[in-house]
Amino acid sequence: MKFAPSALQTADDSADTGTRQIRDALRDAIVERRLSPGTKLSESDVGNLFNVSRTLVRAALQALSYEGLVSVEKNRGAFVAYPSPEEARQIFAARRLVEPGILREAATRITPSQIWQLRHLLLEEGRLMGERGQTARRAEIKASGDFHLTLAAISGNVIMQRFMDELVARSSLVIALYGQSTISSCGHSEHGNIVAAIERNDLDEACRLMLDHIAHIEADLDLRERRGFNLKEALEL
Amino acid sequence: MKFAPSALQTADDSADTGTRQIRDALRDAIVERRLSPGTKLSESDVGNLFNVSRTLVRAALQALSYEGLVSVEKNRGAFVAYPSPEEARQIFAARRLVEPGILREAATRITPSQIWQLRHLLLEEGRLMGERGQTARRAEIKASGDFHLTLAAISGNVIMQRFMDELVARSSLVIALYGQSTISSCGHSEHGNIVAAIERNDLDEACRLMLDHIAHIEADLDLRERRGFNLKEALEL
DNA sequence: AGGCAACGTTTCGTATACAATCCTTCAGCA
DNA sequence: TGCTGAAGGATTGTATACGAAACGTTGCCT
Repeated sequence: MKFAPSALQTADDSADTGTRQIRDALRDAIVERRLSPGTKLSESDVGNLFNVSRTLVRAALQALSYEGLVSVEKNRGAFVAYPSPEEARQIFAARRLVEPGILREAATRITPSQIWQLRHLLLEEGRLMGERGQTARRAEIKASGDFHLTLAAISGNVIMQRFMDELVARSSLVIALYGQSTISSCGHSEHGNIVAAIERNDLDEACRLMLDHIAHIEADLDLRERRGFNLKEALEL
Repeated sequence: MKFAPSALQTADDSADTGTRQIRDALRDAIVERRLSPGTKLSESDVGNLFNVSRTLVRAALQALSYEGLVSVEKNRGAFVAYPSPEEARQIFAARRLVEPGILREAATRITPSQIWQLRHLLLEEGRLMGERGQTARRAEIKASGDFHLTLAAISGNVIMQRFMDELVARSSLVIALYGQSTISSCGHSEHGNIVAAIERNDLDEACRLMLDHIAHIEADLDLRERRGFNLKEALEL
């Protein structure tokens, strides 16, 4: 009798490197908004693009569907997810529900080097905010999400970390769809305030700031029902 | 009549019925402990069992791996997950983090018919507790999980619902592995107390009860590192 | 001219085939 | 006897092939 030694290693299986590569590439493209919601992801096309067979592409798409970034419809194919306003609300409701808890846990476990890491992230974020251009904007989006992800990583809970991965990615999709302010993305200063509160060890204030922060992001959305609920129509206009 | 909170509605896309069937069958078998942690799930064997090709089995195993119920190792195959003590701790930490929030949300949205549904679940749970035998025990574990899942369903947040699906399933695995008390499973009365608190509209008390409840489950575990995989030592005794 | 139906094309769903990797076993040697 | 190493078998990784469903188009009928 032998035991599976897998249990102790990282939660992310990352079984086949081929699939993982495609999955990560597609996810990055979606999160950074290079792929618009509703875009069809044909298995053959993606396969040709990566010079692999449909098998691996299919696995990657299935994985992304599990993360809520693509939606696969039986006998119709896979599309970049097109979250409904209701879905968007639920995503942010979930974030309001979990992020304060993650923040509390992270704050109690944080080390000086990790605080430095957070500050470094903020610096990078601020630098990108100053720049112009699509690339800088994308990098800014990513950095802004990385702040929340790093907090989850610091909390030390792999499960919550994975969950936040999903929530942040889907948030990006929602912002891409419904965000109205051109400045968009998280208010940079709010991140800084949260770090400051953590350093002061003022957890209640940090949580309050986090909730405000999430509320601000959501407040920037225009979540009215667009008749484009049928994504096919929206695309073919 | 039977409630199947895990299989309720549209939240899970799960396009292909073939894969879905295998996935659900395997998941039930794992959660109900008919498949022991560490058991190898050979693609060919499972495929023959279901009379389908490896392709579908592979997809199902991959899906289960995303839920944390199966761990796939490159070039080695898939095994029923064998959660480490650390993983177990993180699972319950995550539940402590999210369940109070879910409970609060559910309590504000709950309808009389849903309260009836919860009470029905409690009755069933109590009935199973009285019975003897492995089957009753398994059904009891399942029913006890269904309580938490139903609460998540009532909260109306599909995302949190899916997350709780995963957490409850993995908890079952952990309890199966590390639970020591023969009575095991959730204290039944605690579920009843929570429902009562909800009916009184005493949310703070309900949350407190929920946290206690989770703590009690975790307290029943023996999470000491058992190094089973150094089998040489075990044999040389 | 417009709508409907049948056909062809494209894409997905599933099975099967081949290649790569790992585990087991058995032979050879110190 | 105990260890090393290579061959064989078994299992997974990936690609390809074939059947089925859906979409677009064309042509006919009203």
